[in-house]
Amino acid sequence: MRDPAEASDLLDWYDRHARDLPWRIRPQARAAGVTADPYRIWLSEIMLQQTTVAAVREYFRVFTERWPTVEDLAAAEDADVMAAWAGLGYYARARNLLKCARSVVADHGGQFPADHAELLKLPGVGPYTAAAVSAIAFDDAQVVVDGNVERVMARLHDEHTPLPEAKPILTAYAAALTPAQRPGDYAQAVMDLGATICTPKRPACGLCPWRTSCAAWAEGTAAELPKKTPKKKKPIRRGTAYLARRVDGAWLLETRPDKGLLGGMLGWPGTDWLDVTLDAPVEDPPIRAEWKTVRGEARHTFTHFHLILTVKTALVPMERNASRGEFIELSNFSPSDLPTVMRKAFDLAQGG
DNA sequence: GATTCGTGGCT
DNA sequence: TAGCCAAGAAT
Repeated sequence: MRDPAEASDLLDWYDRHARDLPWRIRPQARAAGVTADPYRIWLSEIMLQQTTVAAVREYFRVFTERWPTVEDLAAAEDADVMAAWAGLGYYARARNLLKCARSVVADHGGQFPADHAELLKLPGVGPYTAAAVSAIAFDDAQVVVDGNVERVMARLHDEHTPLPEAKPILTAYAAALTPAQRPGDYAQAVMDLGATICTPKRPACGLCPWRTSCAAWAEGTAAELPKKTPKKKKPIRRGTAYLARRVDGAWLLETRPDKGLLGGMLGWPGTDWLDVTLDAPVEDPPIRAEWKTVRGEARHTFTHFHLILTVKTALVPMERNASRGEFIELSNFSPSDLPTVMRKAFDLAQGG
């Protein structure tokens, strides 16, 4: 009979192996009474949604340097925040980030609510993030369930029910293990374990503090858990982007509508992006000009489709008006303000 | 419950 | 290379 897993065994491991992360209060510091800043915990958790620590680090540094408090962020211009988020993906997060910051200032006196139910009401804050902020910022013993926790629980219990069907079962396992003491450290400990030891492929079971409690280890099934329902194949879409450069160097860009793909982000005017099995999208240049097609295509893969983008360029005179978008002065534009697919189109047009 | 929503790294 | 994967939320 294997041992039951205990939170204290994982906390002991965490005390020795906790990764040093910019938003993290190390366990020794927490024990000495240092408390987390809810703003930084919240910001990091939003950035970390479906995003790796490596990708988040620099964005977190830039955001906290430029907007050190929730009041600073709430007072920021929308376009500045969207530009700063460019490249990180899932842009609804950035739109909700601003909504949330402004709600915290306007409705909560500039303080993040410590109450889990109140956190859950904030824009962009779902079950995971509300629990994580409760636990990490306020040491409230909420049940934190992310992809790491799901994987660790599936293995501890050798649970073969596929996700997402298994979610309620795995959540119940997680709830049974969540301790009343040090819930913030515990939540981070499970996620660290999942990120460094109990990894999706080739888990390092020999280093795991819960090995003797793990049913999948006993059965030799750890690497194949959790089971997941198979994903659908991505269709291929195609479209055209129009890069108009005015003779003074200004670029013709548009802010995309808030809803939908790349919502709220800066982008090149273009055609719709349609499945390649349909007719080619109708040409729709945003300004009258002599358009030239750039050799090659910009290729990009989104969550649910591949895109092949034709890029056309034109040089236009000062006085000519565009039907869509606005010219942005060269001094007010950086390619890094663009979402990656738009930056790829820019790079292709530049000959890169 | 199923879809929509990015991106970069790794195998 | 083509698919898988990452501290999910909104609809």
